[in-house]
Amino acid sequence: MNDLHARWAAAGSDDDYVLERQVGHLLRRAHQRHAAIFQEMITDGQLTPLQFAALVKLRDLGEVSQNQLGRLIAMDAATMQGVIKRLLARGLISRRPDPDDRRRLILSLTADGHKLVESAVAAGKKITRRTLEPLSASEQRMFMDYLARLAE
Amino acid sequence: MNDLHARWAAAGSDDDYVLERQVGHLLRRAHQRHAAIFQEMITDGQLTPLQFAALVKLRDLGEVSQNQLGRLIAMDAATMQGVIKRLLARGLISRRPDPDDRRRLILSLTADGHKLVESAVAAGKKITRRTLEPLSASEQRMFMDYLARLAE
DNA sequence: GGCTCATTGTTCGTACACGAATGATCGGCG
DNA sequence: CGCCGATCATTCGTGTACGAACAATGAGCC
Repeated sequence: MNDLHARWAAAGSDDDYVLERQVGHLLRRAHQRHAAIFQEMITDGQLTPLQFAALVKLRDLGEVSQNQLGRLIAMDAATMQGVIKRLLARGLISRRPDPDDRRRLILSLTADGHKLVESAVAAGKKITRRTLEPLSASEQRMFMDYLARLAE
Repeated sequence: MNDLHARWAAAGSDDDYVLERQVGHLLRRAHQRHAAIFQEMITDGQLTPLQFAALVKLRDLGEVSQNQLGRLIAMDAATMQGVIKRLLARGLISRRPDPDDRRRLILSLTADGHKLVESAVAAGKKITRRTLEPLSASEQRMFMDYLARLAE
């Protein structure tokens, strides 16, 4: 398996760009695996990771405008449209105009939204645990530290 | 409110599920940052990370069928359709039926494809380096080890 | 008050991502 | 040989992701 290293040691050519060893590829696959675990363990089968993130942030803040919320969860304003639309359609959030700034639409959780977040957060903790399961406790701490620094 | 609150109060730890500390969110943001670096540094402005991955794998293997290639780069067969279609449209790959298995379509790089991969791989190395830049050399090694284990 | 510039929400177009279904083909087993 | 389950490519539907353009509104400046 690792006689590859010996082969490159002498050559040093551009053959040493192995896709499986690139951060981008591994980040993508780790993200895929997490998404699969999320889908398997989330209580509500309809809820996606992004929708969940939006609900959690809304629970923490109470009321925010769409763009504000989007920035907080690293979501493009255009992408927000779809997420907001689906959460509204399911009655998990409500939207009202801001009297102080007529450009803004203020979002907040509905009673159903509150109920769903609480049960989803419990699942969320298990999802995080299971995603990190392949690492030991100390490795998990280091990994999370490194990952946070790579996430800007 | 419930037993969980009591436990947190006693432990004095954070009772809340903080989005910014969840692996899923950080993986997503790290992936976003990498994608931004990729787009900024890739020589060919049209090329996406997935298209690049497909070209690199094709360069390494010479000839493969669509589904085979998809499995190797962790891409759904349905997603492959779009990627293949765009690479074909740009003349970077060619597709021919497998004489031994009439279900299969065999993919391979064109001359243009070969040319593009070589220059893109050079950029790819820089992209990997810059993505990992916030970490020290030894941290990078540990991070890549951990990440590979989380990516299955 | 007008002027400029930034912000907000929206739409459009392109590109992943994947579940589910479909038709063609292959392989194995009797 | 005929049947059956697996595989291959394809399509459809839904949901991120983001650049680009847009109209309406707000804020700072003179």
